[in-house]
Amino acid sequence: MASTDRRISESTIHRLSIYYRALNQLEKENYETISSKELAKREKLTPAQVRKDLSFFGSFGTRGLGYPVTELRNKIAEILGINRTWNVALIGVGNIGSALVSYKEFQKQGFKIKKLFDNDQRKIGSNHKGIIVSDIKNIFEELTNSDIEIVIIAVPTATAQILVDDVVRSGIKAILNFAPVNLKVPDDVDVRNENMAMELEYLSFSLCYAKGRS
Amino acid sequence: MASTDRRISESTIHRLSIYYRALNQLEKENYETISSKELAKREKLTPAQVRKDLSFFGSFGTRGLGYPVTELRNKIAEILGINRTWNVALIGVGNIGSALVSYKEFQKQGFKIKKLFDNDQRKIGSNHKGIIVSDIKNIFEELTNSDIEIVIIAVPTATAQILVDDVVRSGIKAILNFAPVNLKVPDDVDVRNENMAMELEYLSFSLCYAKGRS
DNA sequence: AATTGTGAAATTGTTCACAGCA
DNA sequence: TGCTGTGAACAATTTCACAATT
Repeated sequence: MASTDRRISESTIHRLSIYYRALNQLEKENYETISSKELAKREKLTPAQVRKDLSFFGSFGTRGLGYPVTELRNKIAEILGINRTWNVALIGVGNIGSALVSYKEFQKQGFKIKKLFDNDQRKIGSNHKGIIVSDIKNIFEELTNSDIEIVIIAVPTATAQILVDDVVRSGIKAILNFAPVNLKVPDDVDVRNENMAMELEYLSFSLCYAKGRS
Repeated sequence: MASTDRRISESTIHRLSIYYRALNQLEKENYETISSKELAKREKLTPAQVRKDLSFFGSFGTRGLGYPVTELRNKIAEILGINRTWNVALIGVGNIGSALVSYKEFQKQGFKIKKLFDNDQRKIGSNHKGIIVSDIKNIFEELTNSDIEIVIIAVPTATAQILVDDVVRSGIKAILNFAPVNLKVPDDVDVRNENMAMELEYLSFSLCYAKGRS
């Protein structure tokens, strides 16, 4: 029986996301089963790691044969909780925010952006992909007792913390933060940071380091 | 003397990015020195971790006092290689791509987007923030022997691999990939993946898991 | 007195290697 | 035979704890 009794590491969860996408692709390519070896090869991981990651949640494979592609895909969707719809509010309809409203990958995986907020008078009241932009002042009222479960923050650094306090007060427990700042929230609220400059900085480091050593 | 003789872990580099941003903030708040304890508290890390991370590159602090904010900030910029300008090309001027062209954080840290590519005839030749969009067909010609050092890929999954082959042929060694697919590149090319759905999936998992246990 | 810098210990994460099963 | 599932071995990372320094 699948069980999350053990503490599952962050990296395992991230790899589940990777498996999920790989399995979708394999399904398109009409694979019916896939071995840990082949799956690992595709995603530059090791077979043992694939098997160990999956074994935390149950035994989904058949010895001698491999894993059934569609079934495993569905199982992982269930583990990640993406076999359902999540209602999302997005705060900040600027460059990044606007891009996210139209981001196909979110929609495909059941993340539905249902409310938009901004503090710019020119944007408030306007229509983005069928959603009317609300005033940022109404965050608390609009989120309290609403069906929104996840909030995405895409505002400048300086504004982010003040907003987040309202978001937390409204009872939201999951926040995806695009502002390059560490938001202060209570322990029972989960904040994940998406910092796009960070990976560029990593590349910058790699390039310097490679140059220094070659 | 700072030296990268040891193999530095990915997490250490990512934390350097975090320290860098924190130190910028501290500078704004007119701090002259900061202890590992205080810095750790701000970024929800441990003091020992801050000290160990920094110690890989040298000794930048003063016992009894802490670290000099501006000096350490500059030192980290040097380690990460962001004390200079990097010339960047961006492929795919769609939702995400357009947002990145205007993304302040990149500019601030010296990542200058200098070339744009797209395959949409309506976009080719148009002007985005002063840059004319080139045809994706000319990637190889335009990148070979150019001053571009990093390429950002922001095209749909299906197109990404074909493009990347041209990018690699042109001699580029560093790629930031926004397409949710594992790109195949030679060992000497560094690809970093930025998958924005992944962190949402993590939140989804957390929400489910928390619910199951509470 | 306060805080760094760092070996050593503890913990966490990954890989090995093989028993068990189709 | 081929491949999973997993405990044990190994490797990497984090934390501890304290000598060294201002």
